[in-house]
This record gives sequence, structure tokens and C-alpha cells, in this order.
Amino acid sequence: MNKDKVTSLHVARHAGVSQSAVSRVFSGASASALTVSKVRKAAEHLGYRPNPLARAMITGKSKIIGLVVAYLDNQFYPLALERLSNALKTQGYHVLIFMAPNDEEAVEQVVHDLMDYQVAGIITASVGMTNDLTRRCADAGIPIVMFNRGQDGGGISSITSANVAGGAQIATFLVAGGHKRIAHIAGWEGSSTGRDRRRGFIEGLAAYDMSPIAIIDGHFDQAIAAQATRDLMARADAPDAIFVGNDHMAFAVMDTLRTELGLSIPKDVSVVGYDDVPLAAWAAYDLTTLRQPLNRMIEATVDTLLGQIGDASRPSQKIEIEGPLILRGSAQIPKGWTQ
Amino acid sequence: MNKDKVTSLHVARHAGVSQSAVSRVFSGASASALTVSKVRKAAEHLGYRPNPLARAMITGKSKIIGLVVAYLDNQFYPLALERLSNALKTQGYHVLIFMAPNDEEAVEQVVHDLMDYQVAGIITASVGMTNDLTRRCADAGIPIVMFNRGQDGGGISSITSANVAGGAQIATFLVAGGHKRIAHIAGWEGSSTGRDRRRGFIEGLAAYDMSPIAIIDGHFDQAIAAQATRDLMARADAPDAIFVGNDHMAFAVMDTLRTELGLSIPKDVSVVGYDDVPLAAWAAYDLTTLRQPLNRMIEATVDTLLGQIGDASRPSQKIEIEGPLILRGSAQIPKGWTQ
DNA sequence: TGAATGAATGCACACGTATGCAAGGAATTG
DNA sequence: CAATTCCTTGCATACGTGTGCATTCATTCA
Repeated sequence: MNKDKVTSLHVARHAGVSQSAVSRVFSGASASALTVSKVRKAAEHLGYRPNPLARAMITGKSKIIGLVVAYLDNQFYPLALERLSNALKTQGYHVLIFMAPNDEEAVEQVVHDLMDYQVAGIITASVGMTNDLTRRCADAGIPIVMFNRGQDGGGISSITSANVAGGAQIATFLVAGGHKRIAHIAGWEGSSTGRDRRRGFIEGLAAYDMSPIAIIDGHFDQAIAAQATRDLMARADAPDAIFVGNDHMAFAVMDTLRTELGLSIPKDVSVVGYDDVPLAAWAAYDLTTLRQPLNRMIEATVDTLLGQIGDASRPSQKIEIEGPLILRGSAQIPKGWTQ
Repeated sequence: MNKDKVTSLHVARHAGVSQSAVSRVFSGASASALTVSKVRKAAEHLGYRPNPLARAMITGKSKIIGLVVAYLDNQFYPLALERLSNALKTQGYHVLIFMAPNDEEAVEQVVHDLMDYQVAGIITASVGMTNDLTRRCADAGIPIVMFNRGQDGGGISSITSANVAGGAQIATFLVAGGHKRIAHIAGWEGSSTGRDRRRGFIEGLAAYDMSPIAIIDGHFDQAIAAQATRDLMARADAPDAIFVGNDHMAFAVMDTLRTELGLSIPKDVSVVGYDDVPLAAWAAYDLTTLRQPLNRMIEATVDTLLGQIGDASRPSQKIEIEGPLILRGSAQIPKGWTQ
């Protein structure tokens, strides 16, 4: 316990320079080659490591990125977290993680906590922000990037996949597959992703003079999606295809169809999901789904955030990244379908 | 941007007291009722929030817990992370998360980063620690708790399930199920959990004068487990039961058996996993598995860590929590089997 | 060669809080 | 009533770093 903190002052004495010199060497400011080498040598010898807390206290910005995430049972998010953490680590940032239910008050509480830590930036994953909260972060000079969730009001950056186009793409695919009674178990109505996919899907069907026989809000929840499946299949005009708002719900839909209702996929019903999480490729599900290009989304998120951290005047941007439809075995593949 | 930081000094002036008085009110030290009320009122009015960085700088301990985790694709860990985060939040702690591959150098790097942040404690999830590193954290007064991983050397706390007993329990179950050729795709040999489950399993079989026809190290990796499955089933004496070292690998094993090899579970082969992640209960897998009681493990982890943070002299403890075998459809259930 | 320029460096202070110390006042005790 | 104890409170300082300012010194240019 006696081998206590070694500070920049210790290094300075050992190297025969001033404390400011040490500071300059480690914060990248200019210093003569001689000073740099003396300081580095002394630091190495003493095992000195700069104190990030003291540094944050002075500069007002820590090398911490706050990550607010709502769901962790949906495989998409742990994966995103892992990639984000790794990408940020290469830039010298660390991740302070907060779980937040999707209600205003909780999010506000969380963001306040983050501001207390003087985080350099905030990433929200599938979490809504109030405009009031957004403004306060801007006032505090803390950039925010919304991951996988858009926001109508301007002034806040967001990275999503091209959800409207994706929904339309799936509609085209299902129509081409010869399906006549198409239903949609949608993502949460309160989220932009859920709304956009739904809208794109409806528009896509409309291009063929069709419309969904039913749309049920699945709230991104497996139990609700399972019940929606039962309700749908109990109808006289039971659907021959279901587009489910994300993979996570789609798995529950497939389980319900096969095990509980004894139906065959895709012979009786085609199922299409959204996300392409790794589990979708596992043989047990083999789910046809629209891929959200996670790597590129992460890359764009990190680029956008670090850009705004480096240059506070940079305008916010809304980036949409297109993803391909991944053909697997859970939906009829139209004859001659290419792409 | 002008509505800048409001500090304890501002509050002090507004309340007509000294800065130390404000500090005492917010750090729980003694103060008169009158002072407390004046300070709280002024703080409320100004929107004051104590700066945790400055506080950490003074006290040498931040309200941050470092979490080091190796895998996030295995559903067990996101879940653990979520529960940990929530449990710690109720105690005023936050989680700084680090991904670390399971090699010594990377872990050492990560722990150094954590020490720089003066974290109050460290939780490692399925990550090994060298004894040297453990000692250095102890020197720095940072308690560590290993979650789901044990360590031979003394002096470090660990929370695991009763892996030896669990392995034995599964052995008994499979023998009672009438299986004659039992194989084991084990967890990583380099981890205590992998080794303990394997040892318990071997001992459990030995009690019936049996032994596994094969043991293959699956390294907690799905691709390796899938290949192990192919190798096992290609043998002349192909197994009629496989105990897989965790659920994550078991899913890959089941997919390989059913889809690739066209076998029926449990008719042709029984499969038993370990963990009982939510996915194990999904109809597509319906996996018989030994449950690791996550909630109790989390609770014990938090209790142990906070205990050591509060009282540095508290001795380290190794806690093992027993879990039940969860009977589902992936393995033959012995006639009359109760429990 | 003398003046001007630029880089390098040390000094001092600031960031926002916790805490030891001394002083004051209230409460208790004989 | 005097002495003692205890609780409050303000003052001053410390935590470890970044940075504006002034100074020094080497370098360049006319």
C-alpha cells in the first residue's frame, strides 16, 4: 500500500524538469526532443501513468463515452456494444454503460448522471430522447449520437439503417413470392425504426395494389409477438406470410408457429425478420431477414461522434445505411429472384 | 453554453454558508438541520449536482465499478451485465465496461486502465487473472471479484455455481436415462468452470463404473463444438448422449446433429447443456440444462464486492451456488425421475 | 553584429471537492 | 456558576493535472 500514486511531479523531479514539462509531454504539446526523452525515461522508470480523472477535471472532458441502452436480451445490442467498445478503445475512449427503460424520466435521470461524469459524448441505442434533454446536452457541449433510432426534430445526429427502403424491399420480396395474405407484426410504434419499417412495408405493398391484412404492434417483445401470432393464425383468413419487425420477435413467432400451432415454415407461412443477428443464421431458425449492416453502422456512429467531439461546430447529421435482404429458408423464394 | 457548471461554492454563497458546509451536506457528514435545509434549498434552486470526478480525485475512489468481460455472444453475459448494472445502480455505482480477450497481456492492460480511473472495485466475468495482477490490485486497494470463474491461489474472491456437483448431477441423470455411450464436449480447459464441470462429470460417471467414451475441449466456441460433434458422430461407437460444457456450444451441437447429420434429439442422441440461458427455453432448442442461478450469483457478487469496498480488511471468499437441473426435451428423462 | 523571431520551459494558478484543524457556541455536568 | 464535552462551522489546504504568461535561449535575417 506504500507504493502509492506516482504523479507528474515525481516524474518531473526525477527527470530534472518542471511538472508542466511532464504534462506537456503526455498531453502531446510541444517539447524538445531532449525533454521528451528525459521525461519518458523517468516515467518508465517510476511506472508513471497520467491520472485521467485529474485530466478530465481540468479540461472538462473525460475520455469516457456514455452508452445508454434499453434492451440487452435482443442479441443485436450486445453485439453493438462489443463493437462499439472495441472501436472506441482504439481511439482511447472507454465506455460507461447505462441501462435505461424506454421512459422519459428514466432517460433524463441517466443523462444527468452521464453529464456529471463529464463524458465526452453520448451514444443512445434504441432509446428515445426528449428535445428538452437534447438541448441541455448541447448546452453542456456534449455531443449525442442516436444509434438505431431516429428523431424528428433537427439538431441531433442519428445512425440507422434505411428502414423505409428495407420495409419496401421485404414487401416486394413477399409479393414476388406469391403470397396473398400478408401480415405485419410491427416494431414498437413509439420508435422511429418500428414506424419506418412499417411505413416502407405498407408503401411497398401498395405499389402492387396490396395492403397488409393486419398490423399488430409487437413492442419488440417476444411474448407480445407470440400472442400476436396466435391471434393472426386464428383468423379465418390466416396469413400466408408474416413480416416481423425484428429478428428477436421473429424467433418467438417461428417457435409459436411450429411448436405451438404445428405449422410448417415456409410451407404454411413465410416469416421474414429484420436485423440479421447471428442467431438468424443458426440452423434452428434459418431466418430470412433484412440485414442491418452493423459494422458500417458502428463505424458511422463512432466517426460522427468523434467528429462532433473534435469540432463542436460540426452540424448534426442523419445517416441511413442500406442493407441487403438475406435469403434463407424461412420464406418462399420467388422463382428467378436474384439479388 | 453560458449556463455553466454550478459548483459547491455557488451554492455556498447563495445559502450564506461556507463551501465546506455544502460539501458536508452532500457527503453525508454531520451538519445542523438549519444548514442542511438552507443548502438543500439553494442547491435545488441552482440545480447543483456534486461533481463525482472531483470527489473521486480527493477521496481516491470513484463510484465506478470496472467490469471486464470476455464474451458477449454467449447470452449468459449480456444478461449478467444487465443485472449487474441494475444492482450496482441502486447502490450509486456505475459500470465501466471493458472487453478483454482471454490472454494475459490484454487483461493486464485493461486492469491498468481501470486502476487509472480509480475504480472502487473490479468484476471479471469469465476472465482469468494472473496472481501478479491480483496482488497489484490488492496493493492499490482495489477489491476484485471473479464472476463465473475460480482461481486456485488464495486471496481473491470468486462467485461460481457448484460446477463439480453440477457435472456429477448431469452424469447421474444421463446414466439413469439408460445411456451407454456418453461423450463430453467440454468447456475450455483453461477455465476453472470448464475443468470443474468436466471433473464432476467424470467422477459422477465413475460412481456407476462408467467413463466418457470421449472428451473434447470445445473452448466455449460454437465452431469448435460443431466440429467436435461431427467427429464424435463419425465414430463407430457414436455416443447416445452428449454433455456440452455450456448452452452456447450446445445450441451449435444441436444444430449440427439435427440439420447437418439428420439425427433426432433425444431419440438418437440426448444433449445436455449448462447455464440455462433464456434461449435454452425457446421451443426451437428446448434444451435440458443445468441452471446457473444468475440472480443469486449476481447478488452474491455485488454483496461480496461492496463488502470489500466498505471494509478493506474483509477476507476474500469463494462462493459456490448450487443450481437445479432443468428438465426439457433434449434428453431422455429416466422413468420415475423426480427432482 | 544587432535586432527580431520562434520555440522551449518554468511559475503560478485553476478545476471542484473533501477534510484536518481551530474556534465558537450550545449543552451537559459537577 | 464554572468547567467540560460535544456538535458546528469556516479557513485553509490538498488531490493531480492543464495552461496562460513571462522568461530564456537558440536561431534567423538584414
